[in-house]
Amino acid sequence: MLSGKNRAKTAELCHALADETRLDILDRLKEGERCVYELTEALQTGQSRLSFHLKVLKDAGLIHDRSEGRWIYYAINADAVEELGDLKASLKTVRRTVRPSPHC
Amino acid sequence: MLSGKNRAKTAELCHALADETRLDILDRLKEGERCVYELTEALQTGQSRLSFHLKVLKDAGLIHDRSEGRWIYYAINADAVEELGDLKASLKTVRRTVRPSPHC
DNA sequence: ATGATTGATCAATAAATCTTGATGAGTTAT
DNA sequence: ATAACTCATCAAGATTTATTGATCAATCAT
Repeated sequence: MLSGKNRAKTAELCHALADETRLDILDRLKEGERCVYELTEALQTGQSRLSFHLKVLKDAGLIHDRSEGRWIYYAINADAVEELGDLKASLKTVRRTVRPSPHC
Repeated sequence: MLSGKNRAKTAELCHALADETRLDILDRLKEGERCVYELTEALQTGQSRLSFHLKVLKDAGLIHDRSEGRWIYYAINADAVEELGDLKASLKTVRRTVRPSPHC
């Protein structure tokens, strides 16, 4: 999870989560899908600013959207959330080390 | 986890994980504690660059250090890794919504 | 004591990210 | 057809982060 080509993907996922506005958005989306307009009301912020952050979350795979008429509804992607579990698991994996103690 | 004063802490944690170099460092530390010199060798990069990233990881609480003679050994903080689990759990918590479907 | 080694920190620059306001495309109402 | 509304995208500027090289303190070896 941490190594190879997955490392870039992991970094992108974490980067998307590394912003208070985006965590705020996710917090709202936990209650169900929301359109951008609702989010601007809830977060009391500008539309283009929200669009920017929604794109970051979407690119990272954390959310997906569904358009209906003139609205676009965003919702959390459960699969991406699972990846956080993988990351945690990966960080907890303590390998048997060939060399028990370092020798600097 | 996502809300209130914890949100800043969560963002800091994720920001620390949002960089390939830092994920690389953690990957090495999974094998056990390492001093900065060993890491410069392993990652083939400059000392000040590593010190910078180690500080980011340490400030986020992901690693801790222990100095011994002229060496400083860094190691992963298991507790911080657990917080990733909390974040995942928090994102998975789907609240019972008062309003079943949004009305934009 | 002198010199070499480890590693933090600082200053300067480079690069990435975020914010804001403007514009435009698509949708709905009149 | 015109006007209002939702939302993405773009450009410009501001703010953060990251990189590099230099310096300094502490430790160890001779």
